Amino acid sequence: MAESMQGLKRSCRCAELSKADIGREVTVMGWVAKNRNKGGIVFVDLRDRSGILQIIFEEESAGSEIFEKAGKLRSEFVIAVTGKVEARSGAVNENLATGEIEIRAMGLRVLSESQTPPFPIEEDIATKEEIRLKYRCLDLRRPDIQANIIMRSKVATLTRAFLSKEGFLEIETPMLCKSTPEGARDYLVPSRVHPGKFYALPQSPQLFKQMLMVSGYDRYMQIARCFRDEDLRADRQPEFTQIDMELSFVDIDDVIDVNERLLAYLFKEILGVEVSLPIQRMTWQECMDRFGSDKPDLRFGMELKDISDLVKDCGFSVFSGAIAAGGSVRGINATGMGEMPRKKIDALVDFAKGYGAKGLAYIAIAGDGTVKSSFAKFMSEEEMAAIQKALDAKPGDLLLFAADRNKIVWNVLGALRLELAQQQGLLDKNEYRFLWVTEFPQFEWSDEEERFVAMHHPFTMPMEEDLDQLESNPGAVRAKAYDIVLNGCEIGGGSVRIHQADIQERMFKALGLKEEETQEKFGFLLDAFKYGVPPHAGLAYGLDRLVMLMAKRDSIRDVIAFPKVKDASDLLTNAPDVVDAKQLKELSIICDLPKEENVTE
RNA sequence: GGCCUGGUGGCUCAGCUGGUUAGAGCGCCGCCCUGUCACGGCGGAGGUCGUGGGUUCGAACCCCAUCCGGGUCGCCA
Repeated sequence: MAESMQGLKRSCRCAELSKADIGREVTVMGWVAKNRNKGGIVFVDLRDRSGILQIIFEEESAGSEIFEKAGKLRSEFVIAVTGKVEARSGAVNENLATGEIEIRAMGLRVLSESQTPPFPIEEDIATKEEIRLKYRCLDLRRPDIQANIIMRSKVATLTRAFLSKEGFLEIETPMLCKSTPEGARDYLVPSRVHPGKFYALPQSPQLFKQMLMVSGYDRYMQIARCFRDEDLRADRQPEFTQIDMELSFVDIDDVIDVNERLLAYLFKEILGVEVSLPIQRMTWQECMDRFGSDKPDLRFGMELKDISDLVKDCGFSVFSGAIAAGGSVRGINATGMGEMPRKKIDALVDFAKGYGAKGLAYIAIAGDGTVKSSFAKFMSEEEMAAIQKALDAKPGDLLLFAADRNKIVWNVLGALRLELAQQQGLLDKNEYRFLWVTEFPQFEWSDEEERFVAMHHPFTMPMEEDLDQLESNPGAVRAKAYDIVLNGCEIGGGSVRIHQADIQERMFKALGLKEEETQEKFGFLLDAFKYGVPPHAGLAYGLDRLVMLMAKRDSIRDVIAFPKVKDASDLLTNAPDVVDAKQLKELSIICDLPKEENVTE
């Protein structure tokens, strides 16, 4: 019995009404959130994206037909109500923005009925994500998810407004691109007109935006969809959105300056949070040494301490051996966790092993000063005392140590530090700690490929001070690259790009790339650079992550309207799916699948 | 690909070392109720315990396989 809305016009959204509107005749439309039928009086909570508004139906004012219809309303029916805004004669509901008023209904139309939804359309439900995603339109109707999606829209709108004012032009770049297999796996798109040839979906607009600089657009921005065919995480989706930008005639400080102001603007406008500028900066090396991570969470301390010098000659071979092999021994002080039971410490050891540690050494100091340690028997009393002093240990503290190659030690302690902070409840989502991480290494050694690979990408400019080591000691060269980190999450990153052909050539050589290879992969960019390339630099944010943190969520799925699940499929539409043999034939594609699971004939 | 974790009425869960007709809360349905807003009262319906094998006199529970989610490591220039 769905009725037409013919002749009705919505006057405003539900929660846009207030005391100031008392006496107005209005028409509101939305979903029935609740029907409280008291017999002789019916209260309906009407919901739309603005919030909830109480409608009151009484036979005397509404007439018997409307009143009877109101009593039969069920959850999620879509209705239109005409009536008068009144002050509530009953108690005010302080939990509702519209708690002082209600609509005395005079007209009611049921625009559409609804089955009972599989889960309640409310905030903070406990329903499994699997079910929420299967019925995503209903999930998206829930007020907390709506708030996230609305916030996301605001972030995008304000970003455009801010950057436009700063002289940025919004320019779209292609979605059908050339595959450049460096880095993440590409999503490939077959070409019908070029049988056997494929486009790739962009992992980022990187090369296009650099070419836009060559073209003289000076300051470019785009809210760009990007695609990476890699495994998902809570903060990673196969398709995601970047706030992407590139600027000409600038150096690091210029990029940082405009971006700091952008972040401060967004946080002020959307959350009312003051970001004090300038944002703290820290070199990559300092981040690793102090926090064991290139995206440190600065909301708490528990910094790493290098005790290699104290233990390099000690009797504990795990320590001395690691140092002799070129590694280090570092520790953290989990303040106040010294009474942790053995079982929980063992769990931490297992946790550490998951990050590549062979083990985890500890000193647990009880409140009364009693010391339990996994390695005290190998040490002199002086050495033990010196170690405790180095970590500023007090009764009640738990000291944890990792000994290995630096990379593993950082990895283990960095992860442990976060785990312990989590256990101690030190991570307050209302606190926002920004950090610029600078001076990343230019190269990273790849054990797999047995060569240096670019840590950022091959067009990243090395620091001028380190240029002379590009050939002699590539591992020591630092890059003009920077990440913006918020609460331990990398929300953006970028770099100054190489614009001098000779440096680019040396860079490729250092990466072990042959000229034919670079010409084949990046020739179009290198050619473009031959016709007058301005010095340029850029940055890209992960919009999803940024909004996730602003919305105080743990997963970007909560700020993406239609996210994919862990295996990159979509529970709502069931994509990806098999396609018609006819479609494959048009594309000259034959599927070579293991066993019988083949496409439909 | 590895490790961890979950799957029991519509939803969230309980269900001990295997033992009668598998329980609860919420929701849903019906009746009653004129100031409710987590409305209330009375009554009721609803489950092949993800799926397929196996062990057993007997399986939600044990074993094997498999499907569907979540976390994480690898991976993500």
